[in-house]
Amino acid sequence: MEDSSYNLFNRIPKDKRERLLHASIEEFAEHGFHQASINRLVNRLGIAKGSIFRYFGSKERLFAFVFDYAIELVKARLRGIRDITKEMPFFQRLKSILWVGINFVEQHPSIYRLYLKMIFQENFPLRDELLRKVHLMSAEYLTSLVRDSISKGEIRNDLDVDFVVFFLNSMLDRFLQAYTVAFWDAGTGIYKAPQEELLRKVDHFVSVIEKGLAIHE
Amino acid sequence: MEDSSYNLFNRIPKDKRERLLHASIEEFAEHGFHQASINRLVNRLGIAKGSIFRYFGSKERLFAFVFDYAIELVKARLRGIRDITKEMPFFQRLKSILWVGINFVEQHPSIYRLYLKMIFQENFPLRDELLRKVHLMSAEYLTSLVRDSISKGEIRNDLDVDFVVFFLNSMLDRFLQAYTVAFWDAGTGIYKAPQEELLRKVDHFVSVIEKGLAIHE
Amino acid sequence: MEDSSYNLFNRIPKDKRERLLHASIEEFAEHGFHQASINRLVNRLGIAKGSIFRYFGSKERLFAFVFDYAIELVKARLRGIRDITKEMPFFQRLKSILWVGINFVEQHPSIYRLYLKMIFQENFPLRDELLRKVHLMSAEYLTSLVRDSISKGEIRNDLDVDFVVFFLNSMLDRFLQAYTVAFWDAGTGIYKAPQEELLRKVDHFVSVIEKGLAIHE
Amino acid sequence: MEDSSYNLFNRIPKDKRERLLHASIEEFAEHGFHQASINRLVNRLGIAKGSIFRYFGSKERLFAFVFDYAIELVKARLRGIRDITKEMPFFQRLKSILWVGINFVEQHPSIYRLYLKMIFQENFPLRDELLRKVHLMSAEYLTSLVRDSISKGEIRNDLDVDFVVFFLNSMLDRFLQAYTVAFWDAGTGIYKAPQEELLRKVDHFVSVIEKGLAIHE
DNA sequence: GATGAATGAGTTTTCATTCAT
DNA sequence: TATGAATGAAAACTCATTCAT
Repeated sequence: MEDSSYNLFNRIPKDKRERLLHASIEEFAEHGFHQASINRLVNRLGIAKGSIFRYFGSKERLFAFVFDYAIELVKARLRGIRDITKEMPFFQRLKSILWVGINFVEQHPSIYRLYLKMIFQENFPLRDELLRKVHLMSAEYLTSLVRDSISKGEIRNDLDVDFVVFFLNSMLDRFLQAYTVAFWDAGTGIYKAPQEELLRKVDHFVSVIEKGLAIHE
Repeated sequence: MEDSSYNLFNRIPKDKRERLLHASIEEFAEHGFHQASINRLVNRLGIAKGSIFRYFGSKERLFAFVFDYAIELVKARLRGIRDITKEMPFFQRLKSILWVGINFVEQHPSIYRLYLKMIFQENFPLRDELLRKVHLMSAEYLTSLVRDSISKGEIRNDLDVDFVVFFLNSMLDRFLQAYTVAFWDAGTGIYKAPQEELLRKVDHFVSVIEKGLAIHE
Repeated sequence: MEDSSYNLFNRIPKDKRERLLHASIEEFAEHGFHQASINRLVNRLGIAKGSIFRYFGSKERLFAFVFDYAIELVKARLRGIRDITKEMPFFQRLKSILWVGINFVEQHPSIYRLYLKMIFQENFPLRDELLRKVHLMSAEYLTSLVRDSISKGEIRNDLDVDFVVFFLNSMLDRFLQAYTVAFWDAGTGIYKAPQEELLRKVDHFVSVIEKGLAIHE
Repeated sequence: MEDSSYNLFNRIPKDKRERLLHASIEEFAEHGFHQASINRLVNRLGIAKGSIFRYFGSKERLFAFVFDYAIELVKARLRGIRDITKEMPFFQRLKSILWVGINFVEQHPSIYRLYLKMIFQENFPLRDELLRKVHLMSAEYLTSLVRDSISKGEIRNDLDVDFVVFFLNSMLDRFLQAYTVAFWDAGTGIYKAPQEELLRKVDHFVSVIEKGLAIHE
């Protein structure tokens, strides 16, 4: 079943495929799973409703597919920055990764909103499974980085790897959340961080982490 | 209109009122606004569907009422801890408040889930208005604390009050989010922080804030 | 059952009774039977919903009662004009009655609207019964007039009484309908007859009837 | 929007379309706008509730569509008789039109009941707009007839066209109302005019109008 | 392989009527 | 006797899913 639909969808013209994927991400990011409407989606796209169900079988499986696609985008970006920054000192590397994260969120805001929706919207079918995928990806990525760094002697070796990964992961996640959600001005509303301020925040943020984790002579 | 429904609901027996409020909080916390079902709610409660609409007039007004009630609970708790900790040094006071926050979330998990839903669930009727209320409450509360502390000479006076409030607010909010959401074990799922570890985390967390904000000799 | 509710309602203070009757007429005239709302009615009046049902037992019986009351009002007025015009020639008498009809509609517009609703709104419970009452009243009234007139030798005696009554009834009814409904200006909307024009129309109208019915030398 | 639903509905099989239209006319004629029930309608028809809303979007739009359809039927019939009677003297022509009207009401009684409901049922959404359409149609139709007749020298030229149109319109309308509503036998109920009596009434009716409007040598 | 009309269980909301106080 | 809170059937409307073409 899963195979056949994969095949089906993958056989349609590339541009149609991509339009469908991005429109779906938009729809789910804007409305969450339940409130997203297949009607609205196909109207936007100008394709037949039946086609969606031929490709994916159900709304749920469309969502899973779309989510996997989004994860793939993130992974590719992270792999890219990992390879480019291979030779940097760890905490500078971390800073680069944070920048890339911010950058990605700016380029694909709906993907990040989709992720946040997932986290806080309980009771939709594949929630646990999809979250597990995200966590796994994130853990694998950070674990490889941290192992690398410990072997180079940059990180205190009295901390176990899982803890450091957990700590970094929380910090990065929180920072992005703060960046997208919590920039508010007391009482009056939403607050948009200007570029230079953001730069300062990233520096400060990473320096705090460095103080906590790095080996000090 | 709002008054009359307020009165109507407030006149029914206290235990029924509370059952209704808590079941409503549960329903909204679990499903968000749109996906929450009045059918399900009244079935759970064993009361007539019409009653809900007699009390509140609409799903939207029920939601607003429930949300205001939740804010009142939080406010009362915060007022309590503020008065009790009046004489403490500021950063110890902050620690107490954080403990109270964690405590509250543990006692009323659905209220916190409701708040997170609100933040990340776009496109529902009263979102902006309700968020503004939360922000206002939080800002007023922290501002009074910070003013107090500055006048006692505990906080660097080269920072303006609004910035400090914003910073603290973000930190506290993120900490609670991390506490409720991000305690995960790589790969396997959700992870519940044991009490002593949590204690350590709170201490560490506040000490970092202290390093950043306090006056050093 | 019917007796007991009559008694109940008739025992309450007169002014309350009349306020209730008039508000009910208004409500039914404006919305028809089904669309009329007991909720709205009691809100207007500031009395308890239960009272309505204690007095009348059901919406249907309230409607019947209200309608009977309206008929009583009409009857009283018609009796009055009949007695006053006893000595007039028949067609002048007719003219007076028409004027009284117009006058009544102007004073109690909602009663006439109630009557029109009744006629054209099928499928409500007591329609046939209530219409029969109206027709009976109207027939009795006109029959006595026509008999009187025939015996005075004013009306052609080659016509049977029932036909003359039917003819007069239709004409009067239609004239009032035309007066309330059909005064429209081709294409643009509703048209309000000025007093003097109306006077002319009444004269003309009755003269046509006279030409048709009266004995010509 | 209106177009798309129009198209949608017009694309379904003709017999289904007509069953749906006639059942809808019945439903609205019997119950008026508010009291008409889509549930009852689809049960009668044996089609899905959702289909109605796919075709028309809302009860209101269904009503408007049905009403427009009814007007179209009337218009076609009136156009037909106008062309056929082109050469007749005006008052004979009028008589033909009246006959056609009576005929139409007999063939489509629910359409006429629908029209009467519209006139006397206040407070429903499209009332004014739809009534305007009817008035406009009727005025245009009669105006062209009257102009034609004046130019042939059949009607007194001391009356302005709008007045004659108004007069004729009222008369025809009232006659049909009398035909459908007022044929009642004192006390016993509804009364169906036998064909020959009706014939006499039409003749008489038109002769009265003729006396009033025609040029007498 | 693609389409989109048809479906019906689901939603929120209204309101005449009942009945304990 | 008067009250008004509680009820639940019925309303209009939505939308994921199916299936004949």
